[in-house]
Parts: sequence; C-alpha cells; structure tokens
Amino acid sequence: MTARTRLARRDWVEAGYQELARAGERGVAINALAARLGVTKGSFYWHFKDRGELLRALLDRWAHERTDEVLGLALGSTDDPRERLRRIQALGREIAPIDRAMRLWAQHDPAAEEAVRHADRGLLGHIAACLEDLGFGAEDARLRALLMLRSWVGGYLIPSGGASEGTDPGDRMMEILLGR
Amino acid sequence: MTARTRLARRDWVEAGYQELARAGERGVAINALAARLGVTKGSFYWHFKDRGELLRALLDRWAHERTDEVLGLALGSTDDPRERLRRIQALGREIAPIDRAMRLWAQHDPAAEEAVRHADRGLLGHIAACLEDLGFGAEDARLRALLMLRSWVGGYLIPSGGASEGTDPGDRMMEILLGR
DNA sequence: CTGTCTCCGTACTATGGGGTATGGAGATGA
DNA sequence: TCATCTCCATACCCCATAGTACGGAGACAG
Repeated sequence: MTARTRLARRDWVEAGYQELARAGERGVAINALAARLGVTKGSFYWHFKDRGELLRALLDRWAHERTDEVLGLALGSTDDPRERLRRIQALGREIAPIDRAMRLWAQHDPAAEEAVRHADRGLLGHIAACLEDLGFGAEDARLRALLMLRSWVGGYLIPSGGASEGTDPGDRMMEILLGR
Repeated sequence: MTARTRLARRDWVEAGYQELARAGERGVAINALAARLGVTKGSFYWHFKDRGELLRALLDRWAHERTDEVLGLALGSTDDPRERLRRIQALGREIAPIDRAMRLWAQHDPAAEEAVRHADRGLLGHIAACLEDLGFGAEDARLRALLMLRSWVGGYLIPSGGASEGTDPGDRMMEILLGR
C-alpha cells in the first residue's frame, strides 16, 4: 500500500469507485481520495479535467461491470430458470453497495439516472426471460420481473431492525413472487 | 403571498417541509427558504437555534402526520380488508414525494432513519392486519406486508421510461402479492 | 551529462452555505 | 409619549471543497 510509485488514471477511478460504493456520490471528494491514495490534488487534476470527468468515468465503469455481470448471468452454464433466478438473487447481495449508491445518485443526476435506466432494462429483460421459461405469459413475466426488482431495491430504503427481523426472507419472497 | 407581515416558527417549518418534499434534505437551505418566504436569514436564526433544530422540527412534523394518516386508515369506515389495502395504496401515491424524501434522508441520518423505522413498524402492522383478515397466517402476512412495502418504495429507485412503461401496474401487482 | 517529458506537491483563489453580531423598524403597554 | 419587546435586515466570519498556477523531482532519450 505504501511505497507506491506514480499513479495511473485507473487508480483514481478505482479509488473513486470504492468510495462511491462506500459513501455515495458525495463521498467522492478529491481531497479524500488523494489522502487515501497517498498523494495530493495536484495528481488528480493532472489525470482529470475536473470532478465531473471522474464521475463520468465512474458511470462508465459501473455500466460496463453491470453489463458484464448480466451477460455472465445470461451465458451461465445453467438452463434451469429457477437456478438462474437464484443466481441473480445472489449477485444482488454482492453488488448491493454499489447498486444502492448508483440508485441514490440517480435521484439527483440525469446522467446517472440514464445509466441506471439502461442497466435496468437489461436486467429486467433477463429476469422476465427466466419467468417466461417458467411458464408465465410475456406480460405477466415483465410485471413480475419489475415487482422482483422493486422489492429488491426497496430494501435499500427500509431501515432494518423493526421491520425485517426474522431470518433472511429472500427465498420465501421469491416463492411468493412466483405465485405458488 | 406578498404583503406578508411577521413570520411565525410554523411558517418556517411549513416552508421547510415543502422544500424537503420537493428537493430533499439538502434542499432545505436557509437562504433559499428565506428568499421563498420573502425575508432573510436574520429571521430564521431568531426562530431557530440552528439548521438542525429546523430539521428536527421537520422530522417531528412528518412523524405526527404519518401516524395520523395511519391512524385514519385504521379507523377508516370500511371493514373490508381489500378496500383498506386499496386505500393504503391510494395514500401511498399522495404522500410519495415526502415519503421518498424522508427515506433518502434516512440513508445518511440516524435520526431520520429512526423516524422512518418507527413509522414503518406501524404501517407494516396495519398492512399485515389486513392480510390476516384475508386469511393469511401471521408469519405469512408479515412477510407479504414487507414485500408490499418494499415493492412500493422500490419504485422510487427505479427510473421510469424503460422499465415500467405500461399502464399503472399497481392493481395488478396487488393481485400478485395476494396470490396464493 | 543534459534536456525534456511525466507526474505530483505547494500555495493560492473562488464559491457556497452555515452561523453570528448588531442595530433598526414596528407594535404594544404603561 | 416613552420604553420595551418582538421580529428582521445587514454585514460580517468560518469552513469545506472545487479548481488553478506554478514549480520541482524523477525517469528516459540523446
């Protein structure tokens, strides 16, 4: 970590990405990142024109990572729709911090909103495909997919402790949304 | 609107509340509120110690309003659980702006988080009661209530346009969540 | 060894928002 | 009328953060 040589643009993007996932868009502060990287602002403004350029790079990084993940899901080795849905669920738990940060950011930034919108289109399509494989009609599948995504990201905005207290209700909820 | 006389503390709280619903907690800026009320900061700092005191007042106002609403729901004239659920749904559409602002605020403020947590406890209890009246078991009712709330607030974090395009799927979603 | 190019440190400015000190205008009661 | 109290305007300070100017250190070619 110490004894670091010169930095590349990627290092700033990476540090900014982690800080975004940890503290949100407001947490992506140049001074804080510089301290974290062991340098000063002088370095940043050599690699980037301004803060907006870093933010755009973060958006780009996230968009690529997200499409890769969804693609990896689509090209997964399993053909069983249930198994694929479970993998989506598992992936959701992994990416929760950055996903949440992106969605909160999208609340007050049109560019971030567009990125999330585009990513959601892909993800919803994939979920709906699984549901169609399970026998749901196209329209119903799209609706249930949206319901799944909503109930998933809705967890971000509901404080835990007095609401969801029992065991992780993820599997049980999936059953309900599959209507059995 | 113009030709206003002196202001009372309530006027500041009211203006702050509207601004909170419109632009979130960050939008509650003293200068902006003063301009909106046609006065200057000098007025604010006579009525309030600091910005935190106004924010606490806003939290309090919201908490009372919310409990009144839920109480009004509980004391509603109808005994039909389905009708009561529909009223909750309708209420949700009305209070969406302030509800969303509160939940976003709760993401980075412990006091707001506690307020939302407390309010959710009451609301979830009320929804679960409706579901029990419909024949669901206690545990299942709590789970489905949480699922409803999640899917409701999850809509805040999903950009519309490419995702939920069709007609308002609220009624259809309710059916799915009531499915057995 | 020397010039140049890359990367970064230092010190500065600018801006926006919270917070304070103080005085003045207007109402109110004696 | 006069004194006092309430409410607000004005002018200031403070601090965090974005952004800039400029110079210095080190690698690398020649």
